[in-house]
Amino acid sequence: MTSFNEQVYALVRRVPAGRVMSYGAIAHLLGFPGKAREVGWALHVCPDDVPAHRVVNRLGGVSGDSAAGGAQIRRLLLEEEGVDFDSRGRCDLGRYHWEPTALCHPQRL
DNA sequence: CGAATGACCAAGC
DNA sequence: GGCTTGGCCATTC
Repeated sequence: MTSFNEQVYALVRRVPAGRVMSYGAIAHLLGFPGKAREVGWALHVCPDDVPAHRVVNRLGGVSGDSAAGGAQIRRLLLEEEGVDFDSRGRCDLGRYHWEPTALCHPQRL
């Protein structure tokens, strides 16, 4: 049914390991620059096959600790995938922020 | 239907 | 980079 949230999942699913995307970027790429909050909601109810831990806010930090383990687990998963976090729990978006390129070519870290 | 809430973002200080 | 204000929009009460 190609609902907004379906499109979000489709995009997040193709994010390679060790890479992250911001809510706003996802919303913008889908053609809805103002619907960042809905992206957040989509991930809040995300199915198991969606690597929601690869989606962070625009500062590169994981959000929401309400879920079981939530933010902490997601951050650890990213670290396992090779994402380096700083003391404030944020990663370097300039290095890890990914966007759907045709080549899906992994850049040098 | 209206008010409050939220895994957000951009602009201004 | 951090705080405040305004905005966008779906979901919940």
